[in-house]
Amino acid sequence: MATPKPYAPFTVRALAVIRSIPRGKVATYAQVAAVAGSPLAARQVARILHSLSRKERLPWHRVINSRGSISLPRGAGFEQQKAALQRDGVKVKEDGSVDMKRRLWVPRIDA
DNA sequence: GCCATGGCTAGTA
DNA sequence: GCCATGGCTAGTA
Repeated sequence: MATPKPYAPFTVRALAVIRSIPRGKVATYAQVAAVAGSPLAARQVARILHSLSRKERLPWHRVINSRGSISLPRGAGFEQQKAALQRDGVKVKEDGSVDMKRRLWVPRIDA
């Protein structure tokens, strides 16, 4: 309990990216991976969300798949994610999809 | 529906 | 090994 092992670089960057998704917007796993510097590491983002969401208090519900819908299975997080998104003001259809035209996060590219 | 892809946590010994 | 992905093809209608 003395030395919490520091997260690896990609993990640190991904955490920052996830935290920067604004309320009312959603991002895809691939998008988070790309902004964090590894465009092909979408799967790793899933891993990070799976294992670190609780501990790091992440806005995990704002990350969805590239088809524009919730990836978690019904009965295994789907409902929670849907509810959390709705609390953000995001409408989620019965099939778990959201209006990407309106809701997809467009990251700021500053300097 | 298949399969290539990437970076590494959590939990135990 | 694990993972809450992604994207592309074959094979149908």
